[in-house]
Amino acid sequence: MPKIKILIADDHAVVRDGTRQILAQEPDMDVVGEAADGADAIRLAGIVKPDVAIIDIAMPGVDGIEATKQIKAKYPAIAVLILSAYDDDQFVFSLLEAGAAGYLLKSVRGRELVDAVRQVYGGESVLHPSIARKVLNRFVPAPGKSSVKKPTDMLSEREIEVLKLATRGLSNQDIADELCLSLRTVQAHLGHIFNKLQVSSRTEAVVRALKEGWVTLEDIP
Amino acid sequence: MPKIKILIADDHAVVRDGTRQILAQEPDMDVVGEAADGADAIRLAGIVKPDVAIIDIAMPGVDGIEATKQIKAKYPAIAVLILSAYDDDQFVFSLLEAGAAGYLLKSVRGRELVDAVRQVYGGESVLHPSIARKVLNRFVPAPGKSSVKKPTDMLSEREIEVLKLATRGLSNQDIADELCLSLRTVQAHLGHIFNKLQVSSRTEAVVRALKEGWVTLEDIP
DNA sequence: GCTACATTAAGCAGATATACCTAAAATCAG
DNA sequence: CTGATTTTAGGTATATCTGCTTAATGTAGC
Repeated sequence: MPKIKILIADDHAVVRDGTRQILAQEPDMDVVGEAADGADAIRLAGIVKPDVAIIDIAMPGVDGIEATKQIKAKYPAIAVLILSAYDDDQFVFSLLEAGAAGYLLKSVRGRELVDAVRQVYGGESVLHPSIARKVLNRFVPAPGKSSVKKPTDMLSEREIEVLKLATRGLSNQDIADELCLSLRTVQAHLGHIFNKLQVSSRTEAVVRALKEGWVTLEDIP
Repeated sequence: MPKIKILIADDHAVVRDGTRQILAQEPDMDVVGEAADGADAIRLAGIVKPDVAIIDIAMPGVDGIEATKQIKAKYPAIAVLILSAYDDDQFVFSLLEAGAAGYLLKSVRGRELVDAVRQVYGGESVLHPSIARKVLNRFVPAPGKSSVKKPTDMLSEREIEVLKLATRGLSNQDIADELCLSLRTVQAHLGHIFNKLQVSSRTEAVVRALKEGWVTLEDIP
């Protein structure tokens, strides 16, 4: 069975050593490279072809975010596991957008790190609990509000249908054809939608629908 | 020290028993209620006031998704931890939107479940690795494509400005005023945008801009 | 039964947007 | 310098959308 090849990128030598120490005790893991900065990490990634790259955010020169982007761009097969001291939102989302498969804080114990490496090697993703919380918060539209705005509280079923089609770029006539309605009916529905949403154009309504999550960008071809 | 009060909701009694068994071994946890369906879970949540509700998706009558929504709506302080056999996208995102703080698959071992309960009790979030992967995939805009389409490859700076304002729901005249341009110029820019993007309406262009990430929903007031 | 709302549809006026055309000044690469 | 692109803008015409109003039907709640 081939071992999991691992690249460690961290500007502190002692952290690299410690990490290597932990991983070395696993029979199925092999640290094939160490980098002290982002540029080195990118270069080494191309040479040693690791399966998993464990990358720190704070590194001199090219930082972990940029390194992750470039590694994922050039070698998409490499799974990037972020191991950082920071859980600032800015870093978190930049990293996830850059294509990181995992994000752990340095408070993890060795066992968890080892597990995480196996997870990302297997194509899964790992998020540290406090990171997961941040990510999940992106899914709750109105956290403070006691009543979560649901489209059904504002719009009727039919209106939502119309709005969905509008969001896909259809004209009123197209929507009418699609739903087997009169053009005037579609216009009426949209008029009601505008009033209920307190907007004055189809574009505003569409953006609203997306922003509130009534329609997902994934739904749109 | 007060124990963590836990409510278990699952339609299979044996699963409830097993879960209770695992949690009972923890000195700081107390199973204060069991529900066999969603309606019961919602009702009990109001009576026993648990700190954490462990909820299964597949339940007769009111399912786990609806139960989660209602529990979070009525008692936001209760942390909902989903423990399910399914990892279908549909369920996952519905649950997360409903306000679940954690999502584990039934393949977890007892230790992990116990840890997860403590995490969500502490206000953190826990995602099973395969769930985390799905969630993270929402953050990578163009997964397959090697070259991420940048707006600058397609659209000029000015065109992007116009498109951004259009995305915020402004009319052509509004955009013209905002950028101190003639209405005709804005029309011209939009015409060029439509041609370049191969679309035929402002709405399509706007959705495209959002889908490609040229404009973020967060940018929009 | 009455009230409220959803769904359907229409008339009419006016606002907006889009298509297709030309064109001048500015900028930039070859 | 020359050609391409960008940015600006206008002409003309049509298409589409939006506002305001009315109204018939059906359904749900009091």
